[in-house]
Amino acid sequence: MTTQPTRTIVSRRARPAKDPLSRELIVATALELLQKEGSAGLSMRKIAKALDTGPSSLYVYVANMQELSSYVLDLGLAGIALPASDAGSWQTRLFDALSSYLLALYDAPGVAELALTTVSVGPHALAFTEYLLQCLHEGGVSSLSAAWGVDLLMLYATSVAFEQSSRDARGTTIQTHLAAMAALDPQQYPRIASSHADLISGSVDGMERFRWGLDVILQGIMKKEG
Amino acid sequence: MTTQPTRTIVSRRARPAKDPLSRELIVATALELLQKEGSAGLSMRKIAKALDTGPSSLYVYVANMQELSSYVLDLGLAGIALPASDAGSWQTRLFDALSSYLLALYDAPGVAELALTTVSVGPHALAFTEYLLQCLHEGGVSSLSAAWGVDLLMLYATSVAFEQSSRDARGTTIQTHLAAMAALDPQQYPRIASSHADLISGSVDGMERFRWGLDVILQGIMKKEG
DNA sequence: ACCTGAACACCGTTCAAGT
DNA sequence: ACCTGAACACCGTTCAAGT
Repeated sequence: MTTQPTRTIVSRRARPAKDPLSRELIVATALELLQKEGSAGLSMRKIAKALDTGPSSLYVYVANMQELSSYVLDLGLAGIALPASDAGSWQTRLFDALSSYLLALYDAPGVAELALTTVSVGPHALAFTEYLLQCLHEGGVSSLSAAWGVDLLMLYATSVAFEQSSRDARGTTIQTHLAAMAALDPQQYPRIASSHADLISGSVDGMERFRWGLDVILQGIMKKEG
Repeated sequence: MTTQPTRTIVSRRARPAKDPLSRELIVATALELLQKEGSAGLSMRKIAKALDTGPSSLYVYVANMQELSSYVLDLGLAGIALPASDAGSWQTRLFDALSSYLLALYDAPGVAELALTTVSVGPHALAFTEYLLQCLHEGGVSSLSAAWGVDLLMLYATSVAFEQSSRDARGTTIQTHLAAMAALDPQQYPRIASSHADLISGSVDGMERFRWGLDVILQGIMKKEG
């Protein structure tokens, strides 16, 4: 009648020694799914299945989907590389930090969408925000302008990443959009028509446009400060 | 055995002479639901129920949820008021048009979220884009810069509206966020701490911040053009 | 041509019950 | 304390069948 030692082993089935649940494990699994399947892969039920349990088990470690999303976003930002404080001018470091953020979002299609609709107060998001604020501070920007400016810079980088990732995910979203633009009556929408022509003819890549936007925002901030 | 004239009347139940389905009716009903219940109200099944039919009936007029969303977004932008071309300088008109856009998004909480993740090529979205491009054109901005600039301006206005509407919808999202910021260690995040202090102390309303962002973008564009 | 019922394959969240 | 089964109230989309 005593419990046999084999019993435990049998109950673990053919899995690689199932780890006990934890918030870290849940969040890491969620990010993996998000990277593999895009935003459609991020669901309580799919995470639970990947961890070989039921969805209700997750609620011990996570209050709801929104809270989980903010944790996943923060983990997705773990890959951001922040330049050392002596790695060039504050402008250069600001640009490099934002480029690294962009890369981190490119890496995981769904994360960009998450970043657009979720705020994280996790360690990686905070460190990134602190870094950008510090750069602007070094540039002599007041702390109120810096706060608003960092918001604007991050929003811009996030949306560039989202646009790119939604192009990849939904196939030819941008293609369809451009086709619709091309089909418009140039009499009715003359400015759209000519802008569209320029967008087509211009041989500009994504990075050039990204740099343009950051420049615009930065120059605008400095102008208002000076 | 002949069909009785009353039969038709009975089948219409206590409804006000049920309109035949059409894309316009579907989209209008969808927008109503979105305005009443927020983004949670926008679902095929809820729209169908509101129209007293089954969800499959909608697919005759609309390919899928994404297409429907883009139509709903465009209808949501119908309320934008574009200033007459003699209503002040191009900067003033640009600002007024964007303010009107902001108001239209405030009006319907869910529409802002839609605008953040959906592109519309409907008449209202096109007219708005054309108007903004025209303003920048009058300001002497090149058509490539104008195209990118309009994107940036609209993105900014949309995100301001989204931030506001998510505050309303999810109750105290921003409150929670600010509380988390206040609880941070000022040693570890000195710039976040001082920015946060300024954000609290400064008596700035939403409109002031909105204007600041538009100014930054516009000044930045002009600087790069000049 | 238009509409419907019924089904398929999903969701987030709760809660009583088990260990 | 942690985990689970089962249920509740939802999703988008398809498709054979009816009118």
